[in-house]
Amino acid sequence: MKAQSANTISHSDSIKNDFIHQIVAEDVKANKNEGRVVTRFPPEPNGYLHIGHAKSICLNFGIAAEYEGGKCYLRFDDTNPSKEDIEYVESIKADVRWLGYDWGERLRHSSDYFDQLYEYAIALIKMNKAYVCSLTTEQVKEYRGTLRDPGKNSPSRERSIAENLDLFARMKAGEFADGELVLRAKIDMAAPNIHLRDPIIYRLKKLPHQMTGDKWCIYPMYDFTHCLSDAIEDITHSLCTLEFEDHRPLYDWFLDTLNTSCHPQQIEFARLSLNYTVMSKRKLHELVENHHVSGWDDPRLPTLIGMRRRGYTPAAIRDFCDRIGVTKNDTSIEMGVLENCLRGDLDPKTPRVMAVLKPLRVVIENYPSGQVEQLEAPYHPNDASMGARQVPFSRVLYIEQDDFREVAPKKFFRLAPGREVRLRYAYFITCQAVIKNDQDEIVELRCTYDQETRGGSAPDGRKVKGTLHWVSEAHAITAEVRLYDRLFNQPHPGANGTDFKVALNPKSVEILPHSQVEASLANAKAGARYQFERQGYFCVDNVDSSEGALVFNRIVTLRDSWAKIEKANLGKKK
RNA sequence: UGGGGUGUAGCCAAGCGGUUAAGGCACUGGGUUUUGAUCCCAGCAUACCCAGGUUCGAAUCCUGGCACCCCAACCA
Repeated sequence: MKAQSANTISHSDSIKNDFIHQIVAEDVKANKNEGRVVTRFPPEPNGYLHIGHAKSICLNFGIAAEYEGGKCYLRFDDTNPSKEDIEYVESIKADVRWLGYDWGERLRHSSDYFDQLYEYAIALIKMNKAYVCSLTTEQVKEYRGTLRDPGKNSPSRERSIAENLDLFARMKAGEFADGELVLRAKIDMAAPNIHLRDPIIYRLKKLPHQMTGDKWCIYPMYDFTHCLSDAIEDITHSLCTLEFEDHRPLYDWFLDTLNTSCHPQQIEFARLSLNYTVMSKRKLHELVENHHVSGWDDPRLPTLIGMRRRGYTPAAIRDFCDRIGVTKNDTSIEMGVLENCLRGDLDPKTPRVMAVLKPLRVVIENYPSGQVEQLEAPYHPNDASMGARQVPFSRVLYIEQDDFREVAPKKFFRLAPGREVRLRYAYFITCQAVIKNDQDEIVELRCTYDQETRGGSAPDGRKVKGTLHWVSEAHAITAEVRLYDRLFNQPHPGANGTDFKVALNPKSVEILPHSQVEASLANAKAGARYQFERQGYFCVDNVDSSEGALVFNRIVTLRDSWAKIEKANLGKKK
């Protein structure tokens, strides 16, 4: 059953019961807000979205979708033109859409409300709850006190309402230089919560804004803007991350003091953190700007645009967000969870093909030269409806270098001198000889095949332990394959005060320019996903791949129990 | 005694005074398998940060500790 419209994801089939869902459900049941559910996803357009944002997107859009008439706004929190850019606005919209969510008519910008916000500020001044402060930046800091010690009142605190009104109007009119004056809420300089010590609500910034152009030279601060924007949109539940918990009293103070008709409930949850990567905007910016990665869409990055390029699916990311849950616990999720979601989504619907990543030449000595057979190979072993294709078999093939060992270790089921294995959907072959070059490197295998085993099974019932993937040399296509691994080799890059960049994994990408893929891939389209049998899931790169010069990104490997055994063996030897 | 939070398995996470303390990932065994994949089956906390207390009964309530996270941008 799929109650899923073209652009909206249904969450009806998985009942979520985290504490936020519980609060919303109780509110609706109690008919709070007349039973409405209105949320918002409020990114600042100063960077690209990452998987941490996906958690918030899934939560906010997801909850709204669970209720009849539920709504979720996409609101750009664009109050700081010195950091924001239209480039980010477009990418954020694309990412939210890609994830599968639709904001319909509910695209907003905080800057849409600048006029109303200005009026609210004036109202505050008139109530004697805000004042224009002449302190310098340094003085503001000094007067604020410390975590332990209370602050002290600004000399500007006792300015008359009339003077404040006049000064604020002149700030707006551009009569002062940046930094000269600020508008502050008049709360309590001795408050134990630092955010309540007369927070700045407007500052001067003679900077054009991507939406409002030159109209303003004063811009409202987050705390003032956010709660009022929520109220203007009639948001019922304002979901944000834990670090804003301390801001909640301020959030409530503005709405209570201004007596807005709507007073949303701010609820905080823990942000996502994932092992072996970084999520902070500052760190991501640094990686991109200093070229530690190729750009915001580098497939190793946890950015949505990077994951999309890597081949990750929106469904897998949504599933991941469902599985990790929503709590206030400070946690870090293992990469394995994400990888498992990917495999789970990809396995049933991804066609299987054969590709030899690191080729080793194999000559079938008893196979007639010039002969070519077309062998049928299904696209999915458990789903015949996906069809099949013909793969050409001939005298000279490639197999994976890893699939041959001159001296086979314990439990190694693959090819070795004198050993027989199956070539998938083809024949049993036996290794007869190993050819080496002057450097003693293996360059070719000479094998024989058993004609009776066509298709891959022996009429006499004999078994082989290993099945290898292969391609025909004459028919295969050379392609570039990019093997991605975790970007960092420490679970928490930058932990205990170290520079997070020292944890960068030098082997986070391995480029194989001469992989050999089966001929059926000739027309593979950008973004198409395949399982390379026994290797993993791969996606045609949507930036660098072209017809005739295919580039594949590894999305995720298959589970590999042999790798585990081998690793355990290595451990024993040491 | 600045303020605000959080502590259930290796990683997440249910639990809301009476349960054999859900489930997922990971891990360990076993079965199926022409992918060492998938799938299936089984195992995996006498135990809930610690110490007291209340109660017939506590992961859930109370008291006191301890550990960790966040807050002193004219950032969001």
